[in-house]
Parts: sequence; C-alpha cells; structure tokens
Amino acid sequence: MENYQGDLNDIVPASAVQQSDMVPWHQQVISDLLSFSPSAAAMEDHRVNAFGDPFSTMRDPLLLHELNGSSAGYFCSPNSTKDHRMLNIEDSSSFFAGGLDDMISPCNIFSRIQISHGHSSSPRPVPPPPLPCDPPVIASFSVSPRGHMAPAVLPSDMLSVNTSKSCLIDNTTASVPVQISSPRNLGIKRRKSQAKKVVCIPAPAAANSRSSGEVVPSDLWAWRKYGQKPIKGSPYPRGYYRCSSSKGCSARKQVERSRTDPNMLVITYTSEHNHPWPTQRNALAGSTRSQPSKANASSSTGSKIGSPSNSQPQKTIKETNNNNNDSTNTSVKEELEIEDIEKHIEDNQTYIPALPESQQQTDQDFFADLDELELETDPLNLLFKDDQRQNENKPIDPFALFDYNNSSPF
DNA sequence: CGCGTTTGACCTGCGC
DNA sequence: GCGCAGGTCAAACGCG
Repeated sequence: MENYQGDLNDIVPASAVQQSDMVPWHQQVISDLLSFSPSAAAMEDHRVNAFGDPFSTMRDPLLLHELNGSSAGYFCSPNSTKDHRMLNIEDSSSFFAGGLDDMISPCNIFSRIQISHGHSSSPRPVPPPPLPCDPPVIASFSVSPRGHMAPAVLPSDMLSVNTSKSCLIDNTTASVPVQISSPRNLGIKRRKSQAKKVVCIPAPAAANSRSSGEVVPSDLWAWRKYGQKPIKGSPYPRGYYRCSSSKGCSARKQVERSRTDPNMLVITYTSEHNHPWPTQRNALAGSTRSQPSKANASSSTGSKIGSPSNSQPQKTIKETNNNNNDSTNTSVKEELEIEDIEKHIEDNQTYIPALPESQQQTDQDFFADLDELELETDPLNLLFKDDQRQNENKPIDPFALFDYNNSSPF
C-alpha cells in the first residue's frame, strides 16, 4: 500500500471521448482482457514498478484500464496523451476549478463506464473539450490508502465541493460541483489504510435485481457476497463481496447505491486479484445463483465464506488456466506485447493484441453466447451491436463486462 | 450435497 | 477511553 503515491494522486480525469475518434474501445477492452496469460504475474510486477500502482495489476473489467497506456484510448481522445490519465493531488484545486465542468460532461456512451487510474505522477490533465450532452452517468473515483477518493467523472448531482482531500460520493450539496473534505470527514470509512478504487455505474435494470431489490452488476470476476450492512445516512445497504474466483484472492468490492441517485451504483474495489481474470464464461458470470442465467450454473466457484481452508480445487480457475495459459512461451510473448503496447502508447494508438487461435475460439464462443442474449431493448446494446456489425472482426460486446447474462446493466 | 445468500454478532478503526 | 459505524465472520438457510 505504501507504493501508493499520495492521497489523490490517482485521480484520473475521465476524459470525454469523441466517438468518432475512438477505436472501438470495447474491442480494445476485450482484447485487453483476453490478452491475459499465466505469466501475467510477471507482468504485474512490471506494471507495479512502472506505475507504482497495485491496481494496475488487476484485470478487473472495471479496472482493466490499468493495463497499459493504451487504455487511455478507452476513454480518452487519441489526442490525449497518456499523461492525461493522471492527476496529481497537488494540482487538484486547479483541476476542480478548471477542468471539472469539462470533465463531467462526457456524453457519448463510451464515457458511461469511467474508471479511475491509480497511476500518478503526471501533472494536471488537459481537460477534454466539453461536449453538449446529457449529464454523465458514470462517476469514477480512486481512493488512496488514506481513503481519499478522487473523482474522475461525476454526475453533477453527485458532487459537491469542499476543500480538499477526499471526495464524497453522495454529498448532496449541489451548489458546488465537488466536495472535497478533510481526511477526517470521510464519507466512506475504512478499516485500515487501504487502496481502493471506486467506480460508479448505472444500476443494472431490475432484471438483475435480487429479491431484496438489490441490483448487482456482474463483471468478469466471480464475487461472493459475505456481508451486507446498512449505511448510516443512506437508505440503501452496502453489500460486501469478495472474489470467489480464487480462494486465495483477497480482492473485495463493495456495492451500494448512490444516495443521491439510486440509479447509480457505487462499487468500491479493495485489494487486488492475485490471479488471472477468468476468461471462461462459467467463470465470467457473477456468482450469484439468484440470477436468471442458467448457462453458467456450473460456475459455482469459490469457497464457502469463512472457510479458507477449503481444499477443493477451484474448477473454474483450473479450467481457466488450462485454456488461457499454456505457457512456457507466454513470457516471451508478453514481453513482446509490452513493447508493442508501449510503442502504441507512444504513438497514441490503440493497441489491439492478437489472440492465439485457441483463445480466439474460446472467446468467440463466449461472445457468441453473449450475443444470443436478449438485449434488443437496450439502446446501448443496439448501438454496440450495430458497431459489431460494422466491425465484423469485433464480435465483442463491451457491456458484456457487466454480464449480460444477467441483464443489461443499463 | 455443494455452493451462495442472509443476517446477527463480533471486530476494529476513527472521532470526540 | 468510549461510542459509533463500517467491515468481517460464520451459522443458518435456500436453491439447484
């Protein structure tokens, strides 16, 4: 945790993106995801060293931007440099003063998912040009070990401003765009100094809700709920999840609804995954059995909570590893990929790694399945489907990251 | 029977 | 040091 470089160092402006400028980001996202290989651990070290960000090792679909500089292409205009992803806390005042208005106005769909970067060290980002559009629906925060959260993009009604260190998600003071309170005025308590990443996403549709009414967007990781607590001042409880993909994984996330905008879910990621992200569908789906999906019913993963001694091998993980990783040769490949990625970064280009044939097959199956899901009523889905049609070689639905298997998150 | 969720109890950090 | 509130544990329960 000490490698975190400051309180709000990991603020990242979620640059507004102009769709026309974008390489199909979902393709890149998925490509990025699919590029994972067993020797990723080696890469993890590389990334940590390179960025000083433990979260850069995570392949969480909601955090997958961390992978490399090219990820800026997900949410940033190609004109932006990789430095634009970062914001130093020291410059936060000017950041909020001058850039927030711009930053909270991404209007295209790509900005609907905004993830904060843990990278730090760069000067104030250049705010993207304001775009006339509806209010953004995604807010992204990064929480430093001291619990300070930094907004990347926030719905204006979810922000208020104070003086400096932490940003409360659900402040209701709408008069000022952003509230930054003192570290002692944290909106989210934390047990210890622990790096967190906060992502706001639109709450999944009711189809994904549980009996309790809770909606839980799924991502590519398997999460197991281990607790739920009512949060003072919020009418909505907070759910506590831990990664069930791997029994040794310490990754956790908290899911709660925004107090000010019940349609928004605030997901706080804590700790990091210590294993490759699951690529197989049965591992991709959320671990909630109450969800309608049957296709991945066999995906029961993880150990029973409170039973770390569970010695039963995790079928999902084993399969994932077998499929993904064969590898003795991946190290070399990854090294090459890193170089390639870096080159793309320098060129401000989007890096789209080529997939091994076998992996492509698997992924195609996966996305082919996803494509069968009923998404026709979701404009976003339609949009992306359209995009897919236009890009035959990009059979990837970016919002599958939230597990369409369960429902459209939007 | 295995696995995930629920939920009350307990633990722990933080502010006063 | 105390109390509050967030975070975690783990037994009970439900579902397939």
